[in-house]
Amino acid sequence: MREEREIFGKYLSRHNLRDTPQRELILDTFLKREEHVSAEELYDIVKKRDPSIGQATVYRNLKLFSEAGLAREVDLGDGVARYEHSYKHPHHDHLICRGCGKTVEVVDAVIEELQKRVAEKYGFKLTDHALYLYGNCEECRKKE
Amino acid sequence: MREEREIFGKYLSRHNLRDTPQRELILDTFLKREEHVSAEELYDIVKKRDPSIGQATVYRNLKLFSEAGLAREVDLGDGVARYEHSYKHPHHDHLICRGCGKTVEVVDAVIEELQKRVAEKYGFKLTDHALYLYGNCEECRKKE
DNA sequence: CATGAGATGATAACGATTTTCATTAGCAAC
DNA sequence: GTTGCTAATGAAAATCGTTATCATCTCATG
Ligand SMILES: [Mn+2]
Ligand SMILES: [Mn+2]
Ligand SMILES: [Zn+2]
Ligand SMILES: [Zn+2]
Repeated sequence: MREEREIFGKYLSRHNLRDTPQRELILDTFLKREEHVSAEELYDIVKKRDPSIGQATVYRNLKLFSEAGLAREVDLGDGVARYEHSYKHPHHDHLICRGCGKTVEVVDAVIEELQKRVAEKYGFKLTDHALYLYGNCEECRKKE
Repeated sequence: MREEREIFGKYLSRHNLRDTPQRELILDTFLKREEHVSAEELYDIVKKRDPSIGQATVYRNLKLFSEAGLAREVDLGDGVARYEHSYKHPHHDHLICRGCGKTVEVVDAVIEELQKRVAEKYGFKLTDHALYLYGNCEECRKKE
């Protein structure tokens, strides 16, 4: 978290952006959360510490964190953008339970490699991808 | 297209739904299009034939086609739901050019199999998945 | 045809996100 | 410190795709 703050500080000065107490509060709150978090969820948490904060500020800053390489947007397909830590959290895909919504982060080196191959086959140079695996987790299956 | 209409007819009577000229027009127009189409795009086309049609009707019927197994929703991640033919168009993934938006439909049996394995590793029973490969197509790369 | 439930079209409502705009406040230079 | 420039903020309005509402219409069946 020290490192992230440092990176953010450098990003701010390099881009002529300003350090504000709102930014610091939102960043700290974001970094403390390990789960994927939406702007509104983060807003609700942040509001407890500073009730005067506006939700537009939370939206704005989450976007900023992404540009600074500290956050990454995750689209779980429910129409709400979530964010996860990006610094020292390398790429991974998501396994999501249709029953309870639980998500597991997964990576499979072979899948990653094969994706590149498929893209090449069609003359594409792969830049990134989104893979979401949907299913039912063990607990949810037991309930039936 | 004959087959699809038949399937749809059966679906309607089996569910006590009615056959209307709007439904027929929207279905025919959808079936004629080979590309992924959004509700609004389809609405614009359909409107030319029947300017009195309402866009809610297009939204409603695309949903209905999906339930009847004739359409499938595709989420390319830009906040607009698109639909593609589902009947005799088995599952596939999408390769999308970041430059020009061109999409290619792809399937890789090994990737499909490995996805199941990954899910199992975490106790999940895979039901479906969404894989979008983003990159730059040959033409777009040449332009630089 | 009469009747009843489904379908339609116009419009309002929705929810997540973005924009606008007046006001506030970093911060670098004096 | 004070000034001045400009970024940042908060509140509210606007956006945009989609869904809900509701009065009216019309399909299907007897
Ligand atoms: Mn994750
Ligand atoms: Mn497709
Ligand atoms: Zn579950
Ligand atoms: Zn291209």
